[in-house]
Amino acid sequence: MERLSESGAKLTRARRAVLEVIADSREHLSSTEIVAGVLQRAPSVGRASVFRTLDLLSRLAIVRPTFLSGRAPVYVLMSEDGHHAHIVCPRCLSVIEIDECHVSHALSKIAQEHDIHVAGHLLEVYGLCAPCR
Amino acid sequence: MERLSESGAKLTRARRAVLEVIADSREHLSSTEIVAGVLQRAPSVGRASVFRTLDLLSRLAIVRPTFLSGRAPVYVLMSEDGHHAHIVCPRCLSVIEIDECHVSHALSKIAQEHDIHVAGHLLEVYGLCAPCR
DNA sequence: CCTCCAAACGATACGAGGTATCATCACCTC
DNA sequence: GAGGTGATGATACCTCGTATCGTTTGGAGG
Repeated sequence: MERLSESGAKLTRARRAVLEVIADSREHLSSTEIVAGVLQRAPSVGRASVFRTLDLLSRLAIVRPTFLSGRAPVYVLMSEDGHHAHIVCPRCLSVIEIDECHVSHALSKIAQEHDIHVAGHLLEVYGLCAPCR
Repeated sequence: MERLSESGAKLTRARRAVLEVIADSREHLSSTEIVAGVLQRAPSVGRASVFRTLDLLSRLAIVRPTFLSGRAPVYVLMSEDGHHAHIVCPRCLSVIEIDECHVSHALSKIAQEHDIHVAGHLLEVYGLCAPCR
């Protein structure tokens, strides 16, 4: 929310609703689910604004679309510092969130080698989970 | 190609064509571009087969769809051992491929903590590239 | 090399997800 | 509080991806 206004974007009812829906559910939501959630919370908000907001949030690295299962992408909420990590099991397609992903050292090396100011990252790990083995 | 047949899948003309198009261009291709490329290389291959193949390759972790720019996802060719990493500049949306991503230590930690057999990973780093600063 | 059949195919119609348009509205600065 | 501009809501549209279904074909077993 702060990140949004800091970027110079207006803090409108539609954007507030989208952010609330995403933040409230600590799950990965598809755009369809987000549209439904927003409709429930603020019925007057239009479809298009939800997509526009998702696009804005993606560009601000507050959220990141990724393919986990199904046809449509799913939006992952990045942490305060723009980072996120999870494990995807290719068999059951379940997702395990990772809090501590241990890549900061690797990131600083990459930043140095490629002359980049790292603003965030997404780490996806693929591997069979225990139940699927 | 070997990875495909090893999985038990048949090595058909359609699949060969899709793999060749992806491997030939060392770029990230959208599905539309892949359809076009396949059409050029093997005009008799149908649209649906391209999508079916992309789906198969994704499930085998030979390829991974990700959102880099534009509306449609883009397919990233994973390395032999199922890994891939790149840097995305949020301003100019350019992508820098990373060969050595230094995360193997982090991955083994994650594998241990979450009881997973890691089969691959995707690391996306977000940050302004030198020209954009 | 031939046969067989499940797996994959090509064509096409369909549907969901996302976007362009445009007149109207409401944040936010002053 | 008023003004201007960025954002909105409604809707029509279009693109990407999928389901369907009869036909073909890769490749294992003889």
